[in-house]
Amino acid sequence: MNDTSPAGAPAAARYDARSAEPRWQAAWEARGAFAVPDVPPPDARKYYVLEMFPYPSGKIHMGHVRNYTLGDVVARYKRARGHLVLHPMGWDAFGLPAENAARERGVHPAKWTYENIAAMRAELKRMGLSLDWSREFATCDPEYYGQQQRLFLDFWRAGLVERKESWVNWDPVDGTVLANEQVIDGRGWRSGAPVEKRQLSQWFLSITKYAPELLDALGTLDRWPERVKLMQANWIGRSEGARVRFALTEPVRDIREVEVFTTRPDTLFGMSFLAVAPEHPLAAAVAERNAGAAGFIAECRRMGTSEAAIEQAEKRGFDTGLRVAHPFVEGAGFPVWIANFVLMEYGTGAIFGCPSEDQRDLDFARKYGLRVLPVVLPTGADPAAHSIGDTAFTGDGTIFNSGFLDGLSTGDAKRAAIKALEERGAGDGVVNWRLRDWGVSRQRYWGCPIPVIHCEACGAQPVPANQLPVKLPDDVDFSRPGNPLDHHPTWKHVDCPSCGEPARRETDTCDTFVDSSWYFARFCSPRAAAPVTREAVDAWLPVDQYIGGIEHAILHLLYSRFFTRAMMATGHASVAEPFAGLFTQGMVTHESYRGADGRWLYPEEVERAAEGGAALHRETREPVTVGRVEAMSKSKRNTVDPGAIIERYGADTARWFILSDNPPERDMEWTESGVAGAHRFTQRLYRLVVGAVPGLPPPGTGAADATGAARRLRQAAHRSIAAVTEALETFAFNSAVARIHELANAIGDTEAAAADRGMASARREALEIATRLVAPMMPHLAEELWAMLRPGEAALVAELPWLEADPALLATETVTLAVQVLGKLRATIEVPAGADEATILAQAEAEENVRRAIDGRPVRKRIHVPGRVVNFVV
RNA sequence: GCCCGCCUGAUGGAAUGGUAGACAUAGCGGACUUAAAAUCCGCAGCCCGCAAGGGCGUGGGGGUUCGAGUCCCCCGGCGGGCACCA
Repeated sequence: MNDTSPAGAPAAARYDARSAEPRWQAAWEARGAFAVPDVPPPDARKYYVLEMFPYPSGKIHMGHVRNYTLGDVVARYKRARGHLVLHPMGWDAFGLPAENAARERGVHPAKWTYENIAAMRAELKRMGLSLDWSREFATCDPEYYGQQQRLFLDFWRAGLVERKESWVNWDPVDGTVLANEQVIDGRGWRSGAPVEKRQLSQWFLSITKYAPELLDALGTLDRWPERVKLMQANWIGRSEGARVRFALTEPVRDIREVEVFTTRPDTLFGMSFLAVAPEHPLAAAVAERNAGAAGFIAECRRMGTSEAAIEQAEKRGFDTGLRVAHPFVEGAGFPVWIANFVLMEYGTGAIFGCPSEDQRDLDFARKYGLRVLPVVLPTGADPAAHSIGDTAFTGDGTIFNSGFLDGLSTGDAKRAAIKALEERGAGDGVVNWRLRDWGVSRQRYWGCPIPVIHCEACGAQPVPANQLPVKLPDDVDFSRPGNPLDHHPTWKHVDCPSCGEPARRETDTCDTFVDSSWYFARFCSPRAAAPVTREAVDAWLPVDQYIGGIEHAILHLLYSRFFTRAMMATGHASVAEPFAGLFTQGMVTHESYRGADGRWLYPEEVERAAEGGAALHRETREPVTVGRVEAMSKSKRNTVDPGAIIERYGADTARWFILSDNPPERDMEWTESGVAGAHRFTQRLYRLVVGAVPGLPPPGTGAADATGAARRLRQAAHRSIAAVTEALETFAFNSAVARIHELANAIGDTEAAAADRGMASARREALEIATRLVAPMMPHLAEELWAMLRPGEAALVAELPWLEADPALLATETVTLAVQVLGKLRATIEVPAGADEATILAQAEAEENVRRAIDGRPVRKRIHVPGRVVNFVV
């Protein structure tokens, strides 16, 4: 910014964040203001604040700035409230982008990652976060992932690790396993080749063993957003239903029956077909002798493994020609289809289709001309007239067309059907879970090696503890496709720890979600020679306030909840729930711009006359099309570099704008005018203090007996303490900002009367209050102001306790009541705080406007809500 | 497709079921200045009216209530997640 002071003006006329911020950061660091011990002293009230650690992509982005600002406000506030605050930072450093960089630019993933970390650490430090940097680590440090390997082996011994087959996206041209995001419209992102599903033997963590507990314990998480708990509950997906066995009329190979899971056994009589997933063993058996089936299955394989892609694809099926018997209907045979919308991972991988009461089944039946027999009659409907068109009836009602179930409610019919199935040996009532075990194997280099050795004779063997960590080899070749660990010349060749014969190292590495499933525990004792130090995790866990993006609402948080339980089962922790409080922030968005040639433009390339006004290219002066406001992304170039913002305005301005713009759980829009406005406020506060200091009395004198305007200023200041405190407690940071604006306005209004003695004392008090209320949000500015208000004082604002409002100054003498007639506002009245109801009602009814609205009609009811409203019903 | 959210002036938003629009941004008018920036003061939901006042108004439609931005139902738009992006 080119806001140079006019020549001759005192240098202090403007706040220079660029020189002040590093100065205060150095002061905090010199005093070790934010460092805490691994094991807090027994009398300490601990508080663990954690923000989701960043992936080291190279530069911090506004989402990080928002996340870490929110956490820092909480950390600084809780520290002021007398807590010993653990507030660490680290790096989620394994993952695909490092490998992509290696393949595209020939940089080693480790070099790329550690250089990115160094750059991002420097940027974070400039934000003035109250972090204990001595605890920093990266998940790609062998000290970290080595401990993770110990955990993995402990879990294995505890029966929480399994080896199973599962499906992956395979790029047949690149010869590589693809992540879902690398599959675009069913093709590999680099090769463009149609993707195939392939079955691999992989490592799984047995999260399903904890499914009931993970579901039930959601009820104890009272400081989690309801929607996150709902999403997790749906994801875990407990459902009660029946497993039904359908006998094939003639066996295929050795398969004699098909087992189906259904939540709607009440609709069994409405069945018109049975469908199995393309990966179902029956489908494979049919394909052996039926080329059409084999072709259909091959087509389904090209859909990839993403559930979204599968469910959005057009529903298609293949009639196998097989038939199954119905458990309740003598002699009826129903066709068996292979269908692309049946998921092998859910239930038994097979369904029975009742088109009348299920929309997907109905769409399928209409497409292939299968029977649609209604079996649930909506309450009050005429059985003769009820028919199904294009919409299935999925609600409750009375069963009909269903033999022995006729006349029962859907609920009773479910129970009756299950009972009948059990009697006939054709099925059972069961509880089914949607949650699947966690496949952690990745066929990639840049991850934590899974510490296993495969031996022909002994099978899979754990790597002995004295050989941990299993380190990644440095000399890897990214010029070939596939997993560099797999085609490394020597790395995988080891001797079996059990029999000593030549064996093969596991070349799969861990899903990076494993790395982030226990980092919060590691932060408690980051240099421990074991995964954790028990005294440290027992003292610090759970995290009291966890803050991060809503995009992690399910997977990361659920995996962490599972991991903590697994750590408890293996003696590494004493709590089951890692995060007592959770706050999910919204994204940072920005307008997007396109130039005349259709290319995306960066915000700094665009000049706007005014908000909503015409936009021009800063250099070419060509018109610019202003696009939608959307999440900042490199591809749309609608990003703002936090480094540049901090360089220009200072960290406090960026922090203040981020906090002031909107509620933190919502998406915020980054606007240039908004930052400029935030920056103006930093200058305004500074000016208020600089201007006032020469006329202020010494600290702590004469405010108590203030009267008139001075007392009103004191009331405003103390009400600000109460309001800002309340706002900080509830994450209403934008409201806290508004209240501080109001206080600054109130102080500004008293400038003319500053010479008055009582007022001068009140102004000192109000300025000190404003300074300390602003401190969690703009910590550097607060220190600067405090140093001017209290020169020579030893303590920094960062070390001061939080303020308490004087209750005497919070009380109000009169209240304003809204007076309504039939719910419409007609007047407001001013009444003394303790006035009795009869007086208030009389005063309200006497109001000119109220009398006119009542218009002589009899008043049927008088409603008085104390302190709020009076309503006359006529 | 399925699960979960969100929608209030020009803009971001405020509002224990009780005065809708606090606070801020942009805008307009004024003061200061040779001028600009900065700063300070004032105006401001929409419509009718000189005013007093009245009508309408929180994505659309319906409902519950003395009273609905807030609770319920339906619809629309936008966003997050869908198990190998992190």
